[in-house]
Amino acid sequence: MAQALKKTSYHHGNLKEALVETALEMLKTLKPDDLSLRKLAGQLGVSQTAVYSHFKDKTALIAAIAAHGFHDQARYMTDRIRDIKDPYLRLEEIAVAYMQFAFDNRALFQVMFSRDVQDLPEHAELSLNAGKPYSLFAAAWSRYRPDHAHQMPFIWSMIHGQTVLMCDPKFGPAMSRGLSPKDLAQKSIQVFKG
Amino acid sequence: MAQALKKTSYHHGNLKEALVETALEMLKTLKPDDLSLRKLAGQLGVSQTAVYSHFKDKTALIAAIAAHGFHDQARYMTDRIRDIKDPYLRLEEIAVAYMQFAFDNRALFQVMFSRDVQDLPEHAELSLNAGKPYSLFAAAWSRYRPDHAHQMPFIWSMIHGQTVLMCDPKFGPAMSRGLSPKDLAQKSIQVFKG
DNA sequence: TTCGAATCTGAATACTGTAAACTTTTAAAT
DNA sequence: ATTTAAAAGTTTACAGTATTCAGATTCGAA
Repeated sequence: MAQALKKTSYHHGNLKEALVETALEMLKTLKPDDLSLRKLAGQLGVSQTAVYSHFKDKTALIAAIAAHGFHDQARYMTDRIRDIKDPYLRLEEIAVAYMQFAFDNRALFQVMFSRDVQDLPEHAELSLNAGKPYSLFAAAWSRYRPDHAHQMPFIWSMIHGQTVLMCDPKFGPAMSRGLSPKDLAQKSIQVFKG
Repeated sequence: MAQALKKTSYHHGNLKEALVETALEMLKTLKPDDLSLRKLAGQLGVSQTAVYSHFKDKTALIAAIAAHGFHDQARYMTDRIRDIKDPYLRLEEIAVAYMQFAFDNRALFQVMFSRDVQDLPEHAELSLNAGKPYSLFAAAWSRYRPDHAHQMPFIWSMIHGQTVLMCDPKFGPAMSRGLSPKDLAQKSIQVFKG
């Protein structure tokens, strides 16, 4: 698996993708602040400045990572609701999947909402992907309660807020009170049961 | 006002407090990542390593800044609800104040919930102060709906989530749809009107 | 007044992102 | 097939960062 990432000749072949993939891999064990371009390049057996052949600067790379993260999260959510027909259970699973993904990919999720990529609304791919999870929720909510569309941003804020606080060691314990991400998400949706 | 922060003799006198105060001041114009110990020390006319006489490392200083931020936010909220008797309006103003403070002190608010201070649940002052805004909300909610205490974490998550998304240029515009922080907060609370 | 502790300085270190000049490879045009 | 220009990667270098350590200065209490 790391085979495809290793360098064989002078030219890597697909360094751009490899950089993002490897960064995502490293974020599973490393804290975001400990992910440096040098370590990343070293992991790929490539020079420390090779990144700049594919990305303007570190921020651009982080943006690509975040964009990939949003896409993965949306796909994770889509997979989870595929076979669910009941509108309420579908909505519920949207929330569960969103929280579960964040819980299982804490570092990545933090990067996705970090300051590093916050001031890049013009970044096309990032902006596009960043809207995907919410779009999935919006669709599920419309199917469940088409007459209450105006509540969409608020309940979504609750799910996201719950997720953010759950991932913060300072608030997580007090907030979740021993409950799993799944339980939390289900109870969140339950509040808006109509 | 900057007078009290300037150094006159070899010993500063109250460098520890001055460091935090000045950092808070600089966060009004600077982005969090552009706040370095060097700039901070320079602003106070003190050596670059003087910080280490009062803080273990930069993280400890950031923690103190964040703790101060939580305290200020709680005080801002308290001041705003002081004369409000009606339970609902009181609850509403809690949300408004929370969001307004974040909106007016974006950089500071981001620091308060940043990774820099996330893994410090043992930091006494920070943990204490970080709980203050929620405590104020909890009290207001109890007064409004004592019989629905179990909903507390969820509606609070909504307010915080709304705030976080509002402060993110990627989601803020789509989320607030031109509404002011005050309007957003009021509508958020309105969702839970019983 | 003296002495230890607290506070601040200065020099040095390791690590970071990034720019510039250069080399190697690829791909396309002649 | 040869040439040539662009793309990709390397090497070197630099400024900025947090941090450490040894020493200088000041304060507070004995």
